[in-house]
Amino acid sequence: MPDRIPQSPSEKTVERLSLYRYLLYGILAEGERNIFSHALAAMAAVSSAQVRQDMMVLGYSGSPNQGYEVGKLIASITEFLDDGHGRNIALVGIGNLGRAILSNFSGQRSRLQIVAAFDVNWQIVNRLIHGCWCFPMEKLHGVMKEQDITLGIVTVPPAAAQVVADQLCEGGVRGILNFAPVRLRVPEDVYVSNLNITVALEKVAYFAHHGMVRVESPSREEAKV
Amino acid sequence: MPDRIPQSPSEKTVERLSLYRYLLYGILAEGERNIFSHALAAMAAVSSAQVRQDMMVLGYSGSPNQGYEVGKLIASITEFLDDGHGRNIALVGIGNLGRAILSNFSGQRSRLQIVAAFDVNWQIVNRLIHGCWCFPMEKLHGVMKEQDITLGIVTVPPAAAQVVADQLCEGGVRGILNFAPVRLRVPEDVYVSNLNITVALEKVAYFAHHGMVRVESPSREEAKV
DNA sequence: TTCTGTTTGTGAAATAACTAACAGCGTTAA
DNA sequence: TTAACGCTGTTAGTTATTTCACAAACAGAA
Ligand SMILES: NC(=O)c1ccc[n+]([C@@H]2O[C@H](COP(=O)([O-])OP(=O)(O)OC[C@H]3O[C@@H](n4cnc5c(N)ncnc54)[C@H](O)[C@@H]3O)[C@@H](O)[C@H]2O)c1
Ligand SMILES: NC(=O)c1ccc[n+]([C@@H]2O[C@H](COP(=O)([O-])OP(=O)(O)OC[C@H]3O[C@@H](n4cnc5c(N)ncnc54)[C@H](O)[C@@H]3O)[C@@H](O)[C@H]2O)c1
Repeated sequence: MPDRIPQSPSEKTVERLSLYRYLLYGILAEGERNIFSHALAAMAAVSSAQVRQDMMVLGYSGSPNQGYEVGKLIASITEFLDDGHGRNIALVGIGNLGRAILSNFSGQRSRLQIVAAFDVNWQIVNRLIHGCWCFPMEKLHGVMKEQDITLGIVTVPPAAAQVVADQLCEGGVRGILNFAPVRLRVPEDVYVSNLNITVALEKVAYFAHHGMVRVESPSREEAKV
Repeated sequence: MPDRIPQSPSEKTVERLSLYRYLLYGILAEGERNIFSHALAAMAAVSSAQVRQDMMVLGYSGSPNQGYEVGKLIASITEFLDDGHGRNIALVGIGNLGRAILSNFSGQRSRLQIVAAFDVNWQIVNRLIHGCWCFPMEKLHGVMKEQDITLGIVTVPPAAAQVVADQLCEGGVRGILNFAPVRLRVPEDVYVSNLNITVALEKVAYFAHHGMVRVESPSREEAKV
């Protein structure tokens, strides 16, 4: 029996699904009940074929005539992305960037919530910042266990990033979002994603001034939006 | 005559070159004069073949015996990425994230420099933040001309992002780094790159808890580092 | 000198990601 | 009732990106 291969989705697919969900909440807020692949595609700046292809990993099917039911689609993406589970996050490094991130993810009622922040600087800790309690690093392990923290965000200077990553891993973290321009060495089963703002800026600078091989055909369907 | 096709490099290649350069500065600071592709590869978390392939877009060749000369390589990447030009940047939206970015790129002596920041909030503007002067939005066009600003960073709330992008484009910007979770509509010749922190975090959450098709072979060369 | 080790540069092979194309199917309009 | 339409699911095809593999190059040892 040729069993269905599990076919775990690519990183890009997961990124797009996350984006679709965000966009769909906007649609829903505007009172729309249904949406077609090409409309969602236009908002996400991808092709409609891409949207439909991405949907294949979800169990949910749209109707050829009504398109996708926005509410159902959000539910499907949510079930796919986080199984209905919420995840608790620790942020380490309450500097400029750390604080900015706290301001966005701390108060949120979302599935992904920063429940504790940590820093070595004693002048910063033991108080609430953007609604998130800040602990000294000594408390990291204990708080992670107490709060069932499984994800970490690293916003410390590059020199401290590896040490912090080690501590997070020891605390049982399963994934890390790293803003320090350093390649973190972690156990095999810990997932790391790096977000390098400097690199992003240099990329913009390059293509802004050297031009790009532009998408030759605006591909009718995107153009008409 | 089979002329050399221009073959503009992919976005990924540019990103990696930027990263290589960053890493190479670190190498240089440690006093190393030369480096092999596999060592650089390990630091950048890519394969050595990838490194060598990326180097092909530069004019510079390493020596089979000594590897790459760090100083020369930095110079080559710099010439390739920015032609020796510095670029002046405007940041719009001096909120939590905007301030964090100012703290990193404002004081810097780098080729990429944030020379002015803008906001609609009158309580914020007309003062120095992290060494960068903050102007009211009304001054945007004038300051952009005066300071020869060609790049913009957008850190305003999603609802304001398109308006801000329009203003930047009218001011003559060539590229935009956008942190708002919105697809910006800009003229054909303006390059836009989006950095969506929420999406990045959700990707980490997904792969942390659902696992990934791990790179099956650590490919000897990476493993031995 | 000659042999040995290793590394680079590079085209070819292999993967991965995206796009095109179309069968199938409700819905609507006669 | 039937035909026409527009959209989805899906597979096949295309393009982009990465890895492989190996000739050529060079330093050092003998
Ligand atoms: N702010 C940006 O725009 C930006 C851009 C690119 C990269 N980054 C990177 O993001 C990271 C944070 O940037 P930032 O601007 O917030 O820096 P920052 O200096 O403002 O903050 C760093 C914080 O980390 C804390 N810290 C230092 N060592 C620590 C340790 N061992 N354990 C716990 N906490 C520790 C410090 O006390 C400080 O509060 C850096 O790695 C930086 O390179 C930031
Ligand atoms: N901080 C984060 O971690 C984070 C994460 C994900 C996304 N983002 C996005 O980044 C952007 C900025 O986030 P933030 O946390 O800094 O928000 P913020 O509310 O702290 O700052 C927004 C700033 O933009 C200014 N502003 C509003 N409208 C403007 C206009 N028309 N022209 C000029 N300035 C204007 C406001 O006065 C304010 O100073 C938002 O789009 C947010 O969705 C931030």
